[in-house]
Amino acid sequence: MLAAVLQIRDGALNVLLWQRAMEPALGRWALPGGRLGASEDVQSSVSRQLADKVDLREVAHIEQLGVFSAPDRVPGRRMVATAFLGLVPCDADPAVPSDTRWHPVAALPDTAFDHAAIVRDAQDRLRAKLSYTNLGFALAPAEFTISALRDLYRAALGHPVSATNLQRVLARRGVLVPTGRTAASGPAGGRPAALFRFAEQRLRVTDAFAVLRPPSGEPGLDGAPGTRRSASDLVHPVVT
Amino acid sequence: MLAAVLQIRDGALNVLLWQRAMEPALGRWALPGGRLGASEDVQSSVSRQLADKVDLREVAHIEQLGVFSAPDRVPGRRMVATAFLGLVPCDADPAVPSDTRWHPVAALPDTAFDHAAIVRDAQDRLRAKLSYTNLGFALAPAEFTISALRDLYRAALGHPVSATNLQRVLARRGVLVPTGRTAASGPAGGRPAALFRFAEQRLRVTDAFAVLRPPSGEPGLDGAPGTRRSASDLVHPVVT
DNA sequence: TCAAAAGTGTTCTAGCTACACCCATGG
DNA sequence: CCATGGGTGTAGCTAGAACACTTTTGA
Repeated sequence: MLAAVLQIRDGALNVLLWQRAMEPALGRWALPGGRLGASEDVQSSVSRQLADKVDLREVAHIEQLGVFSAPDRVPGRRMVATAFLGLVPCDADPAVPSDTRWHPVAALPDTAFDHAAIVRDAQDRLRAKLSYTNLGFALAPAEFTISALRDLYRAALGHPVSATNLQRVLARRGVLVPTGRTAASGPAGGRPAALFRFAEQRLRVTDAFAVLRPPSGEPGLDGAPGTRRSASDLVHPVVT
Repeated sequence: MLAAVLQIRDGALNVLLWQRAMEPALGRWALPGGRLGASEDVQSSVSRQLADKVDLREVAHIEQLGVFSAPDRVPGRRMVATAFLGLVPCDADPAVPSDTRWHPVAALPDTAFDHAAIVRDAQDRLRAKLSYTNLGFALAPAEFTISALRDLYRAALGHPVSATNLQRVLARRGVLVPTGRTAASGPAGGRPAALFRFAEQRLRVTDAFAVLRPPSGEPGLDGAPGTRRSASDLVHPVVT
């Protein structure tokens, strides 16, 4: 049970790591996690661990990444880990313990075991889902300007994003709603920016898949709701 | 460790189920699976189980679906299962043991535990990936006509598929290659169909994501290979 | 010559990107 | 009045759906 908790800080994507105080891998940085309790499922467990161990309660979204199970991934004893992606809004500043710290994913320190691969998977998942879901809600504050949002997307995606087009794409999909209010101008002047919020705070697949879709207005053979991209999509046949 | 192995049979998507001979859920139909060995990862383990227990070796693709861990999912004792999707080409006719049988996923019998939900997840995953990857290779025989392929897609997707457009979409993406040969005409005549094969027999994401993509020809900020949809994409926050 | 099945050519459209241009504010 | 940042209008592009039409076979 491991969590790659991501947050945008200072314009870059960061991950929360904890410095190991025990062998194996003493002193190296590792993802927070713990063991599954008897009366909880993996998702509740990981949320609980984050609250208990690193005092992190502002996780806006959490989802499974997959099971990492190479027999030798942890030297010494067999450890099978279920990895999660967690996202924290950029305006949250949780007081984490002294042995944990945020690290830019672009410049990870010396990490324990296969945790660097897990972080890479988490980043890939985030990038993919930002494109076809409303997942931005989990990175953004409750209210924000389009350019602030653009900066978050840029940091998460790793490439320039046009505020103009971001606005329109998200608006067309019904993901963003205007609050009617505006932010104050900056010190150098400039038109005050309108404030927006996300319409929902739960993951929704917003971009129905254009490819091989059922004939327009068709019910489908089995009454299924058409071939929209489901909220489940994954798995890297890679690391295991 | 459970596998939802899917195959198209008689124009419908089927799943391999095994009838339980023990309590709990005696007599109900369940997904094949078993326990993880000490020196294998989950993926090798599930492949091994399929070969050992149901003599199934023709699995063309296998991938993780996720971890199912509701504390009460199996009455009696705590069971956490890692579920997999497996695909068998439609021309394989593996000799499965007498207590296992293929069942249409559209009309599942009385299934044990949460296995019906796992089958639903497997079907969703298959439908999604057929659209944006070359995953068809795992359902199709080595060589096939476009209309045979169309029938496979229709069965898997659950809605009508146009052979014309299927051809063009897959050809443009470089997924299909013509073999140069043709199939014989049917008894009622008709033009003989050209035979094709899949260019690759490994999963590849073919449909680079159109949305929020980096500005054309841009390298990206961190040297990452652009925001293509990664081969990892999933997880239903639903069942766990 | 006709029916059946395969394959091609062409039009239409959704959903983006790109970019020029207009708006509101502070100094 | 001008620099600065926000917002809109619009053209163009790409990938795929829809559908009419042509091709190749067997009877």
